[in-house]
Amino acid sequence: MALEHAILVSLSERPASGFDLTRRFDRSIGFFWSATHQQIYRVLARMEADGWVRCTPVAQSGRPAKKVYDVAPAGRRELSRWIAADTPMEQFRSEVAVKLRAASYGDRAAVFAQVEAHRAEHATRLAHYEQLAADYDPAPLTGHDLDVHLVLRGGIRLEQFWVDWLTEYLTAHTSSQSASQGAPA
Amino acid sequence: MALEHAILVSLSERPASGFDLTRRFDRSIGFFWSATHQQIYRVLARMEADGWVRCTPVAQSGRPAKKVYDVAPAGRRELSRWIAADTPMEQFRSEVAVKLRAASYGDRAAVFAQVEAHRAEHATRLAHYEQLAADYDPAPLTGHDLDVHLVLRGGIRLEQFWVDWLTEYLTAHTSSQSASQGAPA
DNA sequence: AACACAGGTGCAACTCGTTGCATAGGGTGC
DNA sequence: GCACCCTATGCAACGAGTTGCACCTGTGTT
Repeated sequence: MALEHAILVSLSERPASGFDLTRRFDRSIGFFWSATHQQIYRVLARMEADGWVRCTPVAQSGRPAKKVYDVAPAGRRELSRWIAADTPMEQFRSEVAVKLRAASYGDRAAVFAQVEAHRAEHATRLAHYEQLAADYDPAPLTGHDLDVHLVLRGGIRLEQFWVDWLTEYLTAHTSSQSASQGAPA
Repeated sequence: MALEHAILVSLSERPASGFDLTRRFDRSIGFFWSATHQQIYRVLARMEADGWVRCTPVAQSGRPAKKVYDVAPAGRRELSRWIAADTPMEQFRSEVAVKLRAASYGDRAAVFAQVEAHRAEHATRLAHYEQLAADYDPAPLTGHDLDVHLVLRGGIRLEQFWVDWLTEYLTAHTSSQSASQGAPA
């Protein structure tokens, strides 16, 4: 039940509409928590009913009106309660990883192609995140700015993990293949 | 919908009961795919109804009888179809990561304690996986054995990612704290 | 005028996954 | 004899998350 809290964090940084939040969850926060707009709208409604957030309709020129949410006192209390509460260890899940193990029960060449594609995608993300990190103020960061930067560092490390692992996979299979087929002179 | 396929992989390696599968999902396969026994029993029943697996009741001395499943031809076909199909990019999710970003809206010391605890847990898992890897046959692996080993390598890399990142987090905040409070001479 | 497109919000139906509970035989400890 | 744990399977209810669709406003295009 962390979507509520991810939204509270995002709204604490700056008030936003459901639509804004959806875009934020496609970026920064979204490194480690994703959500569709449906889920966000539904959860926002529940949070408003619970008094965690307040809603202000905002008319826009040349655009449909939007509903801007900000964190209510009860929401701040809940956020700080959650922050202090134990975080359970969570299970990482990856369909690709299962497929790596499954390769010998199907078309191994197809698995290689998928691994290549995933590696390329992770490499792209890695480059993107590194660009973001390079744009940072070089001054020593503190407080919330430092937190945001360190989460970005996590995103970079995670993409690096993927690139390295998938590369190891492809390399290991390439050399085992040439070994078992007899390496050409 | 990858649990079916994870089960097919596991049953392809060796037939098993729901209970056996549950234990396997707490280990090896479980590095990258977890499941409770409830989910496994439910999915096994559906897979049997779909003709993907076959069930053989096996009486045991001094223990309740179990139902051993193995992969049926339709299951093998489905598995190889899935292996060749595109694997969508998936979103990584982590509540701790959200909490790192949230720290400035609550008790930062409590977050540090949780980060320490998570880092210790990941370090323990890392040591465990490295032990498993060290027990491997040193001969050059090929085929499915190589796949299994490479997935274990992924588990090791992932735990290493966590340990490194959480260490970076703690280190960065420790030095920013002493910097902003004036480092002792 | 008709249409596509972007911002903006939302319902309904579904699948996936978790939690709590139920059952039942056998072994172990007090 | 009784409580308790381990193997082994399963139901019921709920919450989390996805997918498909609907609707409305305004702008730009043809």
